Amino acid sequence: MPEKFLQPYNPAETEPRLYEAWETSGYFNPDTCIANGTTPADAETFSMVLPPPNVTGRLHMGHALMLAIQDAFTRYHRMQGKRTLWLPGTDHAAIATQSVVEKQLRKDENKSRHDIGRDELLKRIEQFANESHDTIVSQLKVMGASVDWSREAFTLDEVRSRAVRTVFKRMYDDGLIYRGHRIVNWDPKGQTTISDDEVIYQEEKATFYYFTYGPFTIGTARPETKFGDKYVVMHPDDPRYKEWKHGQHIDLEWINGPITATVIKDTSIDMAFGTGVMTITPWHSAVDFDIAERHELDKEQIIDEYGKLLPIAGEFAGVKIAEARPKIVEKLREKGLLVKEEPYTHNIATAERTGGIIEPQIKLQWFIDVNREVPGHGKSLKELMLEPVRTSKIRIIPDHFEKTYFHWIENLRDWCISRQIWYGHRVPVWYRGESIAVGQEPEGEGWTQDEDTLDTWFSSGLWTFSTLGWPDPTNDFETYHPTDLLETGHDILFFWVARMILMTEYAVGTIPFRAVYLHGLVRDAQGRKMSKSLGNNLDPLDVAGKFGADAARMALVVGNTPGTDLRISEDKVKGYKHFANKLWNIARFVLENAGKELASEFSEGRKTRPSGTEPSVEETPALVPADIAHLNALNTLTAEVTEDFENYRIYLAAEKLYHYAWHELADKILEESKPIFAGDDAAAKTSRAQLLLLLLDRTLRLLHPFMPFVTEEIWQSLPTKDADYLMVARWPRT
RNA sequence: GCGCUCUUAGCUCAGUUGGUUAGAGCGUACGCUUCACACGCGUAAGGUCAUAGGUUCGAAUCCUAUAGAGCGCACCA
Repeated sequence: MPEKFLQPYNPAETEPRLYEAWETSGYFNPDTCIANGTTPADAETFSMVLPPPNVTGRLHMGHALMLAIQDAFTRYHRMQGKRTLWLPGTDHAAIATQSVVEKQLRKDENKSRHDIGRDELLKRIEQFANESHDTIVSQLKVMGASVDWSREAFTLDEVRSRAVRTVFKRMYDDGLIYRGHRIVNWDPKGQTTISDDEVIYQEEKATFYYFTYGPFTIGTARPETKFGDKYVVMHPDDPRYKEWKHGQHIDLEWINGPITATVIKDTSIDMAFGTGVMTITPWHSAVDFDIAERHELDKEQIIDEYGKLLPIAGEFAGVKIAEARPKIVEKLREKGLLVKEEPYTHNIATAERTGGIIEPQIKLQWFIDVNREVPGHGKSLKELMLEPVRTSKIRIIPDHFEKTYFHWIENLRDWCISRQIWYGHRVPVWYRGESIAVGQEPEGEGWTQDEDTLDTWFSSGLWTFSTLGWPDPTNDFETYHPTDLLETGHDILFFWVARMILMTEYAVGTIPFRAVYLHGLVRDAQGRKMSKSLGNNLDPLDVAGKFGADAARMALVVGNTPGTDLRISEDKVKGYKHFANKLWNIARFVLENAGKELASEFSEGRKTRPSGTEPSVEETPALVPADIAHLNALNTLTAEVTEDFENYRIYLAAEKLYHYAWHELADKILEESKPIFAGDDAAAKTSRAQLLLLLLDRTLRLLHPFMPFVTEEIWQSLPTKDADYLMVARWPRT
């Protein structure tokens, strides 16, 4: 027995050493596995992309969770002998990254991005992104992620940029990408548009005002937008207003004097809400915009990009919304036009990244049309997104998220893809006078590129195939696409998963992945979200340093049902550190007792077995019936655990293995072995020694996907070792 | 408003296609320096599976309703 077993298991010493050894072995790269015969060249593939972490800083517990789950699947399939690729990378995360650097700039130098200019800002962002990248890579290694570093990608590198330009051009040529004046979510704080999915609604208590508007009473929560309102809208079937005709003009007194209003009848009006009459502000409301479009009404901007009123507001021009509102109400009251005020609760739209209050604006932006028929497909992008999930070509786990997915698509509107920020893929469009060029800069003088950048999800939407070298017809693309599994948080089902399906169905004509495994949110022991302000963040590096990455991984995986939030505390992780030590001591016992019994047999008898195969029962000396029963019991468990992996129930597999190792192997089998080894029945001793080695070997194999380090470290000392690393040893068969 | 989920031991959660006496971890109580491990071992207590009804030979599991908790989407001017 190696002397190391005399000390308690020491993850801090073991883990970095083993990761380095694995990395040096090259086995993270499937090509190496084929080159040295570990994996047959014609083996079935298993491929998965790592959801690229944002280069905005450090990894958090949610990342640790995704790594634990994904590495478990990857190691399981690798041990199954598959040609296994887990492809890593990072995401430039345009808005998120730029806003971190901008905040820092403001704090350190009290400067805005306009003070230092586009080039200088980009330089600083790139530096920050590089630092974050390095931190993230080292954290991935600490967690034991068996990713193929030779294929690492970045959403903003050259290969990925080419994929972005290619898809953009194709979509433009197909009429699916268009530029137009449409109502968008404008973030006055970030000075950019954002997509519908980046809007966070927050409840706000406000006042609802009723004003006299000619013969009508209108209600509004936003009096400051009402300056330009010259259309008064009601439902065509509303009996209260049936004497008013569509298109009829009415002269009335309004905020800044007399105006002429036009009556519009539209069925979108809710007769039961307020007075059933409203005036519209098409420039600053999506609903109003739609009404205006339907009836071809004028649209006028009231509020500027900084949230200040424009000259149309007369005396209020240049005043911020929050200041202007009470003053405007006061003026209307003085004019006798205020009917009443009511307390009112509604949701205000805020920007996910900056917290700015969204002001809808009409802007000239780039959009992806989700309803237009895709040439050659006879279907819209919406339908292309629905179909593979509806027909189960893509399986979502847990499956009830399919309903959420469908519901989202039904409500989906055109996707605004242009952003007024500097970091990211620049919109690949060039202008010269009336001419426009798409995809790449044309020859000749005088072309200027569009100032905007693309929504970061445009490039991450291509991730499963851009990482494999598309649009070139690479071997990797041929071999590994579609990928087998996408594992990610359920909170980005729409942001990312849906967009990958859209982009892949469109650009490649296939599904991006066969299954989507959605994990939940990691919460603290009290069930609260982990956040900086609460100070309840657990740093995965701290936790792994204190208890070992194996322990952290187990704590994140055991009992963690997909789609459900997970509570975690240091105590929980500590429990699995104890488990790692338990395995260590099981090994010590087995090697001490069984090793002695079988000293010569293993070292001599097994050298002829081909590498990567497990000793079969037939090769072993005859086991006594009691020992055969133990072996059969583990066979049953092996079958169950394998089945669990195949059906994405790794949370059960991990729990069963924990229970088996501790309460069956250690508590029962080891205990009953003591009198056997102390006795003088030679056949029973040999049989039991043989059995214990087999059980330990197999238990380590089964646990390896969850606790790669401690299992590898023990396995290296086993006489049953039949490959250079457990990582590429064979999964037990029954 | 539309949609989804949850309610099981003191706590956190499993429970796969409906099938013996409903499980685990943590915690609790009591006892153990037992020669693998005190990062340990043994024993024990603890559940009308939210409530009401239904389907079934059989329900924690399927259906309906009610109550409570949470989440997503949309949004009202």
